Amino acid sequence: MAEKGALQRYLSVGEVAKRCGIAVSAVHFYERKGLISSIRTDGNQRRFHRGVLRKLAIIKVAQKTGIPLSEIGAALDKLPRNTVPTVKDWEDLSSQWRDDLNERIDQLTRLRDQLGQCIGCGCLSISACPLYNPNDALGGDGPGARLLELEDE
Amino acid sequence: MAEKGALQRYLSVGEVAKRCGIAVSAVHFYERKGLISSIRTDGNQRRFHRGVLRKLAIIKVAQKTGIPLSEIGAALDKLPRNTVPTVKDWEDLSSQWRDDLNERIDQLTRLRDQLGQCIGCGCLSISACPLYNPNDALGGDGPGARLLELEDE
DNA sequence: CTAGAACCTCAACAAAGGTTAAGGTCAAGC
DNA sequence: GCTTGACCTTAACCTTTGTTGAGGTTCTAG
Repeated sequence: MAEKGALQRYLSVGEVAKRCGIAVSAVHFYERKGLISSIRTDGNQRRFHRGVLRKLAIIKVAQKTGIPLSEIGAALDKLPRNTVPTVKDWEDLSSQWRDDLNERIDQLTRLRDQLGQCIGCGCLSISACPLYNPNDALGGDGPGARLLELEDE
Repeated sequence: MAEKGALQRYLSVGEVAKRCGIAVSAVHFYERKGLISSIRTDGNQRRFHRGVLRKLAIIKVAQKTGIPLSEIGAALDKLPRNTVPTVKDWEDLSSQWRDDLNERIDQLTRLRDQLGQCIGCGCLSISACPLYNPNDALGGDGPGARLLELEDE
């Protein structure tokens, strides 16, 4: 733990995992999926450039917003390779993801408000209940009617 | 389509599926998972009580809030069996789920705001960045440090 | 009565996001 | 120079939420 100073330019998979608070298997997984990359030592062990830490941080943040790994990977692919992502890169990504986040927050908020309106009104039995037909559910590709058609009670 | 009147007390799986806007296979699935139940005809076909429609409506709403089926099932289990869920039942469920929703909305909102704060600040390389340690991430059961410990750049 | 639509079961597959195990190698401290 | 912990690969497994298909039965309309 005392002699890492000068040559600490590359990180082993275990170090990366510990620093990011994720499992080694997850690091392997992300590499298999092409989200991150590494070089190998003579002994075939992975060595990661420090930039991978920032990428993993980005991955974790994006996952919390609900963005699937495939999409995260696509976004990371657009970053200049072989360098640590710059602040500008991060800006671009995060502003895009912020839009996604806002949209999801809006959706959940709408849902919550509709839930509130329906409490006590018994409207779950009425076909006009907004919860049966929230703004996004009647997209237009489904087969015919989407609404529940309860006609009694 | 014209002679359903009097005996329309039970619904076939296809009717249920169509009315709820879900696939027959999904209805089967929910039954296998114990979320709904049915009786059988002499010919071994499912017949559903009308109450299943309200249950399925509840399931769909709850799923949109991000609640897993297992939890929805547990909540439904607490409802009085063999009847259509009452307005009171629905009130209880929806107010609980509204709390869940609020919590998730709060989380996403915090995340979004932190994302905003971090844009342009480059703090993804600084261990004090709130995105590295959002309110809920340092729960206390993980192995040691959770923060990224980037000490350079 | 018969054809076709709707139903039945059971098993396999899917995709996302990983984890676990088996069997073997590498590297670092004593 | 040996032991031990970290690492390697491949493959299988896991959970969730269903869908698809095969092979067979039932129901309903004409």
